Amino acid sequence: MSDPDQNQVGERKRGSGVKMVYDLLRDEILDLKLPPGSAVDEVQLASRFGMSRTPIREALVRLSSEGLIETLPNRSTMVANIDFLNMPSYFDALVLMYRVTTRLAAQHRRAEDLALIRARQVEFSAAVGAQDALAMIATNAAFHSQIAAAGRNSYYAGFFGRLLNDGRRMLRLYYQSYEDRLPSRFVEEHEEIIAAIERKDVGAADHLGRVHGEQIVEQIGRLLTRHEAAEIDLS
Amino acid sequence: MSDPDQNQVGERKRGSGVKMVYDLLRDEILDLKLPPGSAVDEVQLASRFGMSRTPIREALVRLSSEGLIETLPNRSTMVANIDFLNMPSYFDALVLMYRVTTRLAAQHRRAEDLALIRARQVEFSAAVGAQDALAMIATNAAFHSQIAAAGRNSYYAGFFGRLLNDGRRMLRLYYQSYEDRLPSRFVEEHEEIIAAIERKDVGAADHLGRVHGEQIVEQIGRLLTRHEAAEIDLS
DNA sequence: ACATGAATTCTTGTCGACAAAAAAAATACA
DNA sequence: TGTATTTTTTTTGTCGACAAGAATTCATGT
Repeated sequence: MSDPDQNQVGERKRGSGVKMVYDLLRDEILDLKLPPGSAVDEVQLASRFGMSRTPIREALVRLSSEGLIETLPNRSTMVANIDFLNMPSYFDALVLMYRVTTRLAAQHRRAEDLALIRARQVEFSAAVGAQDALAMIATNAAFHSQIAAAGRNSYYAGFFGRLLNDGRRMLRLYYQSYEDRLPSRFVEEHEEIIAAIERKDVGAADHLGRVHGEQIVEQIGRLLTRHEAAEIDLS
Repeated sequence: MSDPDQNQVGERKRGSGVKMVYDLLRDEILDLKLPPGSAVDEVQLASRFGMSRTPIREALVRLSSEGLIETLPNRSTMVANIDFLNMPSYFDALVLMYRVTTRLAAQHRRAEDLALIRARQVEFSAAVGAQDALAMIATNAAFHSQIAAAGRNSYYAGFFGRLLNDGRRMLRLYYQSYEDRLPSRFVEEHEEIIAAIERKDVGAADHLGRVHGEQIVEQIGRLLTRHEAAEIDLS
């Protein structure tokens, strides 16, 4: 019973416990350290973090309303399963949001946005160089979230962020099976996207976002399921 | 101190308290019975519903993670304000989702979907006839949610549902100022949308969804703020 | 009268304990 | 041996109480 993961600390500030538990559990779920379907025990978490069940419970409620854990009434809380049946729907939404956010970024970006986006791209490039799949997935999501932020639409950004989160779990499964190698083409496409946003070329941004999204769908879709995203043509 | 709204009941089933409080508070917030910015007191709610603070707290956490209430750490919880600065962003997203959900409904609808959609339209039409603004807003949202359900994409449906909820509060403000009258044109447009979905005319569905959305944006936007939704042309 | 600081109040955050519901284990019976 | 029923265990849901933080009030000194 020697758990190497000793997270409890002696002194904590008043409202910080929930956020810490929430953030940590969220990361562990999205990185598949907590596999889908695995049980989540409140008292176990309470003792692990050295606090009462109340703040643990609050963190779990938050995760639940984001769909990351599922809770059967009066019985068993578990990490939410990945719904592979809904993957075509997921990819449809993902591609559309790639397009919309990239497009809006080209419209509304300011000078300071470009520096932030480039910083995320540097991190992504580094993760690709290091062949660190977890880091690749996380930094890729951060890159596109940054672009969405430059688009200045919090509704799209929120929805897109949620999609990217869900995607982290699916992508993790995908890249595990491909030996943590990711085509360097993604790095180049990111560069093209940045260039289009910089020169405020809305049409190119839209097109690149679409191609980039369909690229990923194509690779994963070939592996897991057929998709119908290509049929949707908003013209 | 004679509160006419006595909600506490003697016997409740084990897990039902949170859901009841959540549903009721949610409705009261969306119908502006609890005005934006008004304080939300836990112990007051606890005594009102005749239960402890714990389930109240859980309901509030849920509402908080949906953005319906805002909570300052250690101090004051309040009903979330309506962010009028973000309304252009909101309308952009709303119009796009009108298009996408109507379009997908035309693609994927089954026979049984049409009956459900028509049922919502009957309710909407009745609300318009009765000049009941609250009911109009709610049934209109239900109508479009039903269409989104027929589109068979839970990601879009979830996001759209959230947008429609946020819209309920804004629309309420709008219709108050227009004496609870709503153009009967909306009823006719709904009929056209149903017809397009029935004959699986994807292009018409997309177009009608767009026109219908921009219609609403136009009316409200003229009253409250200028919008830039029309600039986005996904062609 | 006014600023400064102490005491009070008010609300939230956390805790430990108990009750209810469901599952698992144990027992009784054919 | 297999099945139905009772008992135990496990985990969640709810409660009342207390502590911490922030705002308000009150007191004190100049």
